[in-house]
Amino acid sequence: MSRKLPRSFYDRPTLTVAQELLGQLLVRQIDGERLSGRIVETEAYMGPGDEASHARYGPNSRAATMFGPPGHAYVYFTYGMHYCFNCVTEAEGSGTAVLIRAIEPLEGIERMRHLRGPRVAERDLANGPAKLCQALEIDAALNQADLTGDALWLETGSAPMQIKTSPRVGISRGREHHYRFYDAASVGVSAHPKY
DNA sequence: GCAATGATGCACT
DNA sequence: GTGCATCATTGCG
Repeated sequence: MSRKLPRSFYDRPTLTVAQELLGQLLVRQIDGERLSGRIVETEAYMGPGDEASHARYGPNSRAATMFGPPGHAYVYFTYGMHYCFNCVTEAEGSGTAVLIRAIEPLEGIERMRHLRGPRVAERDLANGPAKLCQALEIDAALNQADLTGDALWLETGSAPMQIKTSPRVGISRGREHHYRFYDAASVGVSAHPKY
């Protein structure tokens, strides 16, 4: 039986998808081995009208993937050395996506540690958007990858204990929107707000 | 525990 | 030239 989330999961309002992604499993298959983790933190990016989104300048840029069909990966490169992973949402042309900010490692932990470094504590393997990309070997080659394919996908997990919201992390514009969602019961969230 | 800072590539005001 | 949807390390307490 397949627990893989279908494309219809992503073809819904972005804020809905962002919340329902909490507790689901992010799965990466490398050489037949499963690496997976439970999603505990997401952020919604709401399209061309969102001042904090790469989509704010339209589809003529690295953000083009976000304007494609839902259920695909948007992987971008930033700060000269890091990748971050998003799920494209809503209808083609909407320019919307959900950033996966943190997971709790479940399967393939030894391989993740090899990818991240020998001295990294388990809870620090993937508790940040660039960390989880490194732990799951997600890079530019997976940009536009089909999330219903066999390299990278999501599966039904368990409901989060306690959903909280906050402003998004690491942005300077659009702070008034609380588009970050996280499971407050998890130790794996990347940044604890000070409110 | 915390704050400050350097690393490093690329798209764009 | 500037500013990133970031992280590891350092220095201090």
